[in-house]
Amino acid sequence: MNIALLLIPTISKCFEEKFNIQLLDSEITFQTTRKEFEGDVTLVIFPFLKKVQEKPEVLAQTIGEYLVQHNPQVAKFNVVKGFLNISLSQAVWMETLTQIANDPNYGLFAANGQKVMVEYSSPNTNKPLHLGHMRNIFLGYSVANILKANGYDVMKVNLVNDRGIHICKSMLAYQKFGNGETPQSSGMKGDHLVGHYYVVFDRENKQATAQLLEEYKAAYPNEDPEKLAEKAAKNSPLLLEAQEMLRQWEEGNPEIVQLWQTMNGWVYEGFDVTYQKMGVDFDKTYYESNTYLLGKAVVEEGLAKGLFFKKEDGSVWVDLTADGLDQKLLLRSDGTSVYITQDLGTADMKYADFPMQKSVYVVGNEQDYHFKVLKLILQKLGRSYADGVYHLSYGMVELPGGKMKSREGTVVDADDLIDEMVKIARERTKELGKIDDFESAEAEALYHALAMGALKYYLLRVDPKKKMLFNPEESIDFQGDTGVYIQYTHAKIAAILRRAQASGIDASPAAFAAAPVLAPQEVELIQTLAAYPKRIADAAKEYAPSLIAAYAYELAKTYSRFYAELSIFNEADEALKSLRVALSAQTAKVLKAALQLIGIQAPERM
RNA sequence: GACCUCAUAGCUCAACCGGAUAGAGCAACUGCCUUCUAAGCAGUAGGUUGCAGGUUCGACUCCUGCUGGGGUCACCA
Repeated sequence: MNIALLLIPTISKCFEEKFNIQLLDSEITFQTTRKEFEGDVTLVIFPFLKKVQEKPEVLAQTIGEYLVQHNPQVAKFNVVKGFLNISLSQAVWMETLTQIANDPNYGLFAANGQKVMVEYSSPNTNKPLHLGHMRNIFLGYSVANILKANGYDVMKVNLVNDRGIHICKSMLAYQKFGNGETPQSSGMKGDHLVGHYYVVFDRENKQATAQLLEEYKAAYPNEDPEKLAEKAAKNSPLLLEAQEMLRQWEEGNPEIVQLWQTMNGWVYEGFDVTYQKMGVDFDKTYYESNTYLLGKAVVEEGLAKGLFFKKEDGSVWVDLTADGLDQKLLLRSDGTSVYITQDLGTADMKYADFPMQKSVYVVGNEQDYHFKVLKLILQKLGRSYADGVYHLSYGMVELPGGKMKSREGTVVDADDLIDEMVKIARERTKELGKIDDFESAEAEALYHALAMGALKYYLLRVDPKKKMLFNPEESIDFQGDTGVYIQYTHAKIAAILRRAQASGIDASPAAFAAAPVLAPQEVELIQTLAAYPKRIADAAKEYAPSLIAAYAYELAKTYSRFYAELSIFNEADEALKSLRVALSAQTAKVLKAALQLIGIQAPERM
């Protein structure tokens, strides 16, 4: 039930009758009353003072009195300065709870006929996934869920960067130093094995570069050392070999292509294991090896339309200075494409596959500029989906020492972190000894659910746009504002519901309708439950799973207070007992649904 | 250098897009398990919201300047 809709008509009428003023519905907004004041919702009076020449207290008093007289759902009111605090009648809350209980899909919106594509993960195939990828992946997966809940037809895609100089580096190092080892022979996960050779390349390349630099210094003692270093880096024999390898790959050299397929295959096997552990999936996977030539036709189109221009050397550019951006290269002078060329082509290809109104790209904020440009060009080209392009730009996950760098070994590896979290969950659960009767497979599944709950909540509770800090010294918490706390609250309620069912307690609206005056804890719980649909809508509008995470915590916290302060099974009044069981059932339902939106499981026992 | 972005309790994060006395968790301290799961509940302490101005009934929120982090400005992806 929407509280605002309950009150707006009466307030509009009040303004009409008392002041002869027509207000738009959108001008009347409410906020929930702060808990230090009495009331349920608050109308801020100040914005109306421009239209009504009156003291705020007087106007608030007038509206309050009118509401009590003309709207039976308003029980009473009080005025504090320019704030009108409105208390709704108990019937409103009883009706609200009844509606929630009668709706098995509570919080979900009906299909809206719109399609949206969400691209996330998009890994390189030269190294395993790390904590930064995890933030990306959980964000993308969760946003997809949230959009589905809002009625969108969602397609989740992964665009794998499987080609380029980086993978050639791993391939070259493997060719030189790998001795034909495989994931099987080495016992290493495929993505880690390939990542290992990427590091080997970097190490060897550094050595070779340093050696070359010494030679240069000896040969040109009068040159600026910085310039020589630059030259050495460019001419390092290993790098040149890697570049040559890329050329041969593009020409289709069978030996190179074979190696590329083999090593990428290892990586995909490794990624699949990690994705599965993370509990995420995709509806479709694109590979850059198939898309990297796309986009040239788009460039031709832009030239023909006069949107782009060609320089003397044959390179193609777009001038975005009028939009406050720069000139941007779209095609090299040798006719080959650059990053944005591919992205233009890929955008069209995606639309051909799935004609969507919105297209979400979950990509780090270091690409803010790139996506501004991409969207602008698509708009200039008149693409129907261009306005729906949204770059879900998220901040980096930093370590106390600064940014994570794969090559310097300061990354937090995804597989390692998951294993570590599972280990902690196992130890902690065993200490508590509440599930000693579980089969071992059942117990392991729970440890995993708790580990992922802690991890996902940790990464998703922060506003996506902001950078966040991860301190490996302090393990991710299982207490307080955490995923595990919410899971625990759910498990606690599940126990209540099992007992209620065993005792044959009827928790239907008919059974609790006759409940006497509700306690504040009960009203607060109903209010929190009632806020759920709006939170889902807000989360979609902002592309922010953090709003769902915060809501789930708030609901769990509210229930925990209710649970600690009111007894359920010792309640003498049968209707009240039914009501409390119903409140528990609805809280469990909503908690489970909210957790599902952020990809977290809700255990029945823990 | 130009542009983008961030700065809130000791630490990690909130604050419903301008509303009331800026809230949680962690860490510290104090209570509460012979009654429904204590991975919990209640409480104490902790703040000049980086600094200086401005806008207004009202500013963590908007504007200007400054300081300090991060990022982007490649014929890399």
